[in-house]
Order: sequence, then structure tokens, then C-alpha cells
Amino acid sequence: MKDNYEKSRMAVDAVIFTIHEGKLKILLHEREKDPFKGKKELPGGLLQINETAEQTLTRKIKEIVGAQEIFFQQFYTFTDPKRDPRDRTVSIGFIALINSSRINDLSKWFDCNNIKDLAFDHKLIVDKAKEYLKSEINSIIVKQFMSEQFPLNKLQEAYEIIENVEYDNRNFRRQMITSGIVKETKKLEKSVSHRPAKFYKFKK
Amino acid sequence: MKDNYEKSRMAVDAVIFTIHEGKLKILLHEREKDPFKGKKELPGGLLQINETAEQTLTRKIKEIVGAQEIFFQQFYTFTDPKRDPRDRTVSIGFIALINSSRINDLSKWFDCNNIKDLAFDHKLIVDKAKEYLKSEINSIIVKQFMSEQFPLNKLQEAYEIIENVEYDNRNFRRQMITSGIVKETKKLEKSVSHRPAKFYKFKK
DNA sequence: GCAAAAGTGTTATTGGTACACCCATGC
DNA sequence: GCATGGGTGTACCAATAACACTTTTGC
Repeated sequence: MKDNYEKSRMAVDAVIFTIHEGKLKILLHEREKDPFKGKKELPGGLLQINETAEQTLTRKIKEIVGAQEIFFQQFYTFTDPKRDPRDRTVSIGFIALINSSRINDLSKWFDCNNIKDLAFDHKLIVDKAKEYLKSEINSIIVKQFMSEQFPLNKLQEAYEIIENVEYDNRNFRRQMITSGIVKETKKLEKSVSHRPAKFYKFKK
Repeated sequence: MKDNYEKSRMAVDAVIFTIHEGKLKILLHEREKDPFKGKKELPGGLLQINETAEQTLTRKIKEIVGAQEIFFQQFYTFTDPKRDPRDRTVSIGFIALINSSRINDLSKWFDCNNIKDLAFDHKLIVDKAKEYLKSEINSIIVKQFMSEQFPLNKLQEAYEIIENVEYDNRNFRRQMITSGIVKETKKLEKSVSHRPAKFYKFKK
């Protein structure tokens, strides 16, 4: 019996997270063509000949945020045959993480807890990505959102935003320091109208 | 500029684990055709028209182990354009878990720590699957390898085999019971030439 | 001196780890 | 009675959780 299969277009879709203004935000573009013209969609694109999914994503990220290296990771592959109304397209979902200071135009970044009405199945992809990010959180992930040096309270804020919980400030600081994730530097915050924070950095 | 993409064949490959004779084993088939004729390979197959990857895998598992429902989960999608020498084939890697009592012929199941020289990139897929299984271990996963009712020492053995560690028997038992994962039954092992074990089962 | 955010210690509880012997059964 | 694997308790240490006030700065 002959297999009844067809070839498929292969795409990557990236849920690119950043932390800005106390919110976890993601990059969305507005579609200029049908289907779903005018609706927002995730950045992504088709795999070219001789590219792995990771290479496609690296190429796309260069187009979007410049030649910077950014952290990314597969989290799920979406295979519903009807997910693209034009032609069957399998999409490999990635999360990517970027520090907001490396973003020029923040106007296309949206609070990921207030997303609706996206093109294709992109709302589903965003929901799975949020869930994945939260479940996988660790210091390597949070590090992507932090500057080289940062006050401990900013680090706490990052954890709280991603996990949507609140931590006790004293316990949080003690844990970060005694577990050896961070170490303090000699630098202090400047020109703030309150007690200046000490800067910390991640240990290697 | 026109995109330089091509469509791709889409496949699933399943690393189906079971525990048997104190070892974590996986199912491998011998290839009857080139490429890689005579080498062992993972069970899997191409996505048919109108099938999701999960539906393809459900269909394949029926062919392999009968009409039983078994637990499975995506863990990584392999996109190297050269991974199949015939034609580009993207493969969605799944782990699947089955109790060895549901397997008729155990002769095609091999110790997953003693695997070499598989077809395609299947060794890589197996290695990633093992790593994933170990990192994701929890009671739902271990449950798939256990009978409805089981002695606690068998449960401990399952954890030890998957994680490749040893646990203290007293601490392990206390933890399983006090954390509410299992509850004891009234049943005892029969016809063993040592003290009979009490059977436990998973709480819901 | 007031507003704003940074920074700091102690206590109680919980969870984890280490450790060695007796028990029930079949033969 | 011996071989086999099943089953049990305690003490210590580490990690976590709860909790409120003082410090430093700019204006």
C-alpha cells in the first residue's frame, strides 16, 4: 500500500520576549497581505534549502534586531494541516529572549498577557511559549533580560514578571547570593533620588 | 527577492521506552531497504495528508503495539537538511512510554545505554530522548512503566533506572507516601520466597 | 524633612540526608 | 535455619518562609 503523504512547507515562528516597563512583551508584526491582512503575527519565515530551523531563525533574527546573537530554543512543533489556509505549513515554534536595551523601536512590542486576535494559530503558539518560558525559568533565561551589571531588585523583578509571583525581598537576595548565581561589584547606581543600589553581575 | 525555499517531507520518529529486566529499553527495527539497509532504526513514518504529527504517531503506534493508548510527547524537531540522504525530511522526535507487560515480543527491544550504529541520525535522536526523559521525570512518566498495583521497591527501581542514580530505600518510601503520590492497598505479593511486598497504587 | 527605593537578621518550620537492623516467606 | 528481598525510625543539617524597620539619596 502506497503512503498517502504530501510534502509540506517548513517554517519557524519566534516568540521573542523582552522585559520592558515592568511587563513581559513580545514582538508582533502587522500582516500586509492576505490571509489575515491587518492582523498581527509572530515574526518567522520559511526554511530555505540547506538551512536547519536554527539557521533560519538566526537569519530572521538578524533581519529583525540586527546582527546580534540572541538566545533561542525550540519548544514545540505545530503540525495542524489546516493551520495555514493557503498551503500546508508545519511551524517549529521557538522562544527567543532579548534585553530591551538592544531594541531600537519598542512600538511593535506588546504585553504578552494582553494579546488577542492574531493571525493563523499564533495565539496558541504564544500561549504555549509563555507556559514553556515559565516552566523552564532559570538563571540562564533570566540573564538574557538583564544588563551586564544590575541591581538585585531588578533581577527579582525579572523573576516576578516571568513567573507572575512575588518574592520576599530579603529571602530573594539571600538566595541569589548564597547560591552563587550572582556576585556583587563595587559600582553603585548614580543620580537616583533614593538610596543608590549596588550593582551585581552573574557568576560564570 | 524571491524566497529560496523548498517543501520537505515530514516524519515522526518515536523513541519508545520500556523498563524490562532492570534496564531502560527502546524499540528498534531493522531496515530492509537502502539507505542503511541492515542497520537498526527508530519506528516512525511520514505524515499523511490531513494528519497532525500526533495523529501520525497514534496510527504508527497502533501498527506496532496494537490498538492500545500509550503516552507520548514531542521533545525536539530535527531539521538538518542532510539527515536523510534521499530527500529532505524533517523529523519530529517523540518519546513514548509503555509498560513491558503490554509488549508481546521483547526481542526487538534494546538497552538504550548500549546503542550504536543506527540508521540516519537516529543515534542523536535517541540520545536527546534519553536526556529529555531524565530531565522531565515525574510521577506521570514513571506511572507509564508500572502496573496498576506494584510494590514500592519496583517504583524505586523505575526511578533509579531512568535517572541512573540510587536512592535510600527508607527515604524513598517515606517521600512517596508522605507526598501523596501513592497509597497502599490491602494486597500482598504471592508465592515469593521472601517476605511478600505490599502493593501500592498511584493516587489520582 | 520628606519621598522613594535599597538594604538588612532572626526565628520557626519543613524537607532532605545519612544510617543499620529486624521481618516474613519458601525451601 | 538459611537465603532472599521487604520493611522500618531517628537525628542532624540545610533550605525555605514569615516577618518590619533602617539607610541613603535628591529635591
